[in-house]
Amino acid sequence: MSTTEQSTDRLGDTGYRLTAPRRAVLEAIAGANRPFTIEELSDRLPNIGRATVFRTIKLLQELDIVCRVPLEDGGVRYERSRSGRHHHHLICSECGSVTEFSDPTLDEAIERSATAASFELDGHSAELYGRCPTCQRLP
Amino acid sequence: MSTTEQSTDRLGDTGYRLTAPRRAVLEAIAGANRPFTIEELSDRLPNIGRATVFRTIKLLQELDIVCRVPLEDGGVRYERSRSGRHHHHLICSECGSVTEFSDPTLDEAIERSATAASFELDGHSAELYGRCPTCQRLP
DNA sequence: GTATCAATGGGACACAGTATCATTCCCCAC
DNA sequence: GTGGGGAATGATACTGTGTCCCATTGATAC
Repeated sequence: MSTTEQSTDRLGDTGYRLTAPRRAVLEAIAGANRPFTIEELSDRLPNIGRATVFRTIKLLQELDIVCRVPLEDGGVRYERSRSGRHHHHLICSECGSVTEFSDPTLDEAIERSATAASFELDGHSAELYGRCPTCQRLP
Repeated sequence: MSTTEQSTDRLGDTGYRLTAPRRAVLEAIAGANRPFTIEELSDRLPNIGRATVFRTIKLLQELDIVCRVPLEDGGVRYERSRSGRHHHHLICSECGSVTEFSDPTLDEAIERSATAASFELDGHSAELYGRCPTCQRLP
């Protein structure tokens, strides 16, 4: 089963309607080979309203099908979530690639920090910026 | 010596000019008792151009006098940095308060995650969202 | 097949931030 | 203290990102 099929199933299972625009967005996302902006996505889907693309991406974020990637400069890109679960990002400032990773020790350290400050944690984000292995091999 | 004086010294020491608009922004920031948006700051400084407020905040971020606080909903606020050094944020989703904290174990966990992925780290961000001790005591 | 109501499209709008450029004014040299 | 050079400013236009509104469409349950 393709990732697009998995995602349409996920939409249907959660009570959302399977409309043509949503299918088109899912297909475009599956075809993207790097993190994208909404404008880029919208340009690839000229027959779909811009507002619908925004709405769909927001929905897919809630379903953990897509994740929001905050960049170092304050910009934002989106990417299909590979794991579909909580994770963090390694963001290459040279080629812009984004790698998901999960690290229980990192999550534990975050929980300990919250506890130490008597803070009731209900979410967190962590982004790591630098150079990916591929770019390190270049001059 | 006041925090405003410390900051003007920091500006002067780094070769930036001590202009009236910059002093005004520094004073407004010193007087803010909670994280602010640029619009709020700009409204409090009607005689200072909006572009200048943006430019000054950007400069103060570089000097670690002000820090950018990304919110859970994608919004952004700014706050005077208490420590003037690298730190993370505890952001209360109820009252909007922001608490700085430093935690070497958290930074180490982040470095280990990067190393494990053969990633050359040069920066990171970590934001913790939840309820501050004060809001926990309310119903 | 049909009714219902979620979803859509498209434009206006809101907010965050940058670019441009003529004018101002800080700071250093003298 | 004065004058010149260049950094900083202010006004405005512009870009990017995202939301709101509302008349129309269409997926799903019956």
